[in-house]
Amino acid sequence: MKKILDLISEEMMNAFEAAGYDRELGRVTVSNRPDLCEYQCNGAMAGAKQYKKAPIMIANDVAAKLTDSAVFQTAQAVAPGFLNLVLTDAFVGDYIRGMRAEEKYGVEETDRPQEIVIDYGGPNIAKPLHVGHLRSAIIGESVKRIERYIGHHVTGDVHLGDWGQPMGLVMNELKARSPELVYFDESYTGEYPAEPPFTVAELEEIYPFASKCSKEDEQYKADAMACTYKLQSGVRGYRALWQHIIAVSVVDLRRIYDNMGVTFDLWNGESSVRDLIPGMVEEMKAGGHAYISDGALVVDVKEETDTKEMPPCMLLKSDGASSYATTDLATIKMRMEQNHPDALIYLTDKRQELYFQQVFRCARKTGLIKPETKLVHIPFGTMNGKDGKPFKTRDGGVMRLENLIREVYDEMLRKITETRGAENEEARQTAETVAYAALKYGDLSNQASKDYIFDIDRFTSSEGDTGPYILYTIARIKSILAKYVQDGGDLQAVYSCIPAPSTEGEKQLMMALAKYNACIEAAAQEYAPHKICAYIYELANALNHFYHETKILAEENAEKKAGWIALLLLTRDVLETAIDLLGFSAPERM
RNA sequence: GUGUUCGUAGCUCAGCUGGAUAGAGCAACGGCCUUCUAAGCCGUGGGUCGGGGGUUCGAAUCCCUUCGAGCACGCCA
Repeated sequence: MKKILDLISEEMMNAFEAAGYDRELGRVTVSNRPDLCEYQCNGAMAGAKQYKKAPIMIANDVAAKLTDSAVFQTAQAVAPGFLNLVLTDAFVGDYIRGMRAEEKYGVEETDRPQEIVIDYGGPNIAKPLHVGHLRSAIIGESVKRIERYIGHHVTGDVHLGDWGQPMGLVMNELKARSPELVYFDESYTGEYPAEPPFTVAELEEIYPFASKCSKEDEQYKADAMACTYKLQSGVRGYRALWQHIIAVSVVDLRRIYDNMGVTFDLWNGESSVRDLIPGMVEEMKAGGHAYISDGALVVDVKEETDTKEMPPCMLLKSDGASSYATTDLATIKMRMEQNHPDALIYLTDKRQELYFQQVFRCARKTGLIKPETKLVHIPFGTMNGKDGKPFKTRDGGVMRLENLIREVYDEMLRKITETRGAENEEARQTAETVAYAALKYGDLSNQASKDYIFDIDRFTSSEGDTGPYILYTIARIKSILAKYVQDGGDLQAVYSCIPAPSTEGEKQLMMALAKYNACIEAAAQEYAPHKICAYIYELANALNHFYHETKILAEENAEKKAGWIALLLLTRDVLETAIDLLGFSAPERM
């Protein structure tokens, strides 16, 4: 279905053409003066020079061609040359009925579906998720859902950190605490136990402890590095123990991500590509791309047009160990072989921008990808506290993600029990649903690339541009629909009987609905979930305004009432679809 | 030092392929519940768009410069 702005522009372009002007001047935009008109066209001013004519004369010529337009109720030429437009009720009603008839409310799926792999989440094995992992998970999840919605085939990969120094640290500490474990007996040749020798809770306590030790004690650090080496070089017991660490850790990670509504198709990690690295490095050497510099094996990624220093991409450190770039490159190689992607998308902190530029250039230069393969880095900013500095706990530590979620949940539950009285199972369920909405909306409503301030009071408030406000709006709609059914109404029967708007509030609501496809397409194009947030906020406002001025269930004219119910149904469907793209859902009742 | 991002109302943020009086929300103040959820709606006040130049009929938006803040700059990931 065409975007409403395109339909309007077409009508305007025809008028420009009919009046003897370049039709390209007829592009229409949403009015920035809602008090004067609904849409506007500034083409007359842009064309003044070209036609050596006063803009107002051009505008008058064009307006004269639109006096009996089916699209414009009024098309008024105003000094110095604006064309102020108001749509006809019939045109708006027709458009909304068209939306209703389509499965995706007017959003057209892409005609060139792509294979996309999206890399987000990035948790580390044996380390608890903390607030730093929040944005990658929720922005990535939303981008994944949006791209899928418009018809791409998207694979989400969590990309575990499961192969680096932290593994060695954990193992070294396990060894220090329980040297008798068979895993450390290198002469042992039997089967290893199926049960892990630790719990998640123990693992999570061990890592920070070991990390601290290694910073204070050189010998400890050396031992840990030796453990890392034994793991990476394939010592049986270390590999078996490592498997346990992963298994225990992944169960826990999966639980938390599941609760958040974040799901991955692949649980690959850095270790998944370990066997690809030597071959890939050899190819890069053979291809003449990799060379030794300062003892390290690097690939130059400078380009003529660079205005800044561009350090080379490092494949092997001077001690021969691979670096993180090597892992990412090998992962690209693996994904190209397994998924044949048209595009690879990465979600990481924006501090890694330069790094990803290097990796992408290296992948391109060494032919790891096809010339037409898109590599996209979506960098995001930091979540800060009210002081504008990276978010910390009260005592200055890094806050665990679960604790953050718990805080939001507690606050939500407090609000719900406050308004409802008793705390019960339904209240807890609702609190959880609303809490995730509050947290995700608070995050996603900001431009991803910018830092933002986490303010629990603001995010959990249902006043203003917040998740709870959106959910409240949906709950209100559902409440009316439920009563309508209770009173004997049939939603199926009224589903698509949407008339032309009869009140201003109704028309405003319809015009807000009509922008849906343009919003989704822009969000998909730009990987910009915040555009969906802005859109549903506008739509929720329009709904609440309409709700307030219209007594729907009390309406005696059955046809009119049915039309309003149909409009509510469509609004609910659009809102619920949109929040699903953002990665959260609405309760039945608030 | 080099590069990069950013600076919009007291606070949190939109707007940035140039267009009319720069928009929201919060906070402040004032209204609206005998009627579908008041977790709502309506209204009032509040801004030299960091400063200065330039391009343009027209600049928050484009260019230059300057001040301020963040971040990144081969062996951490």
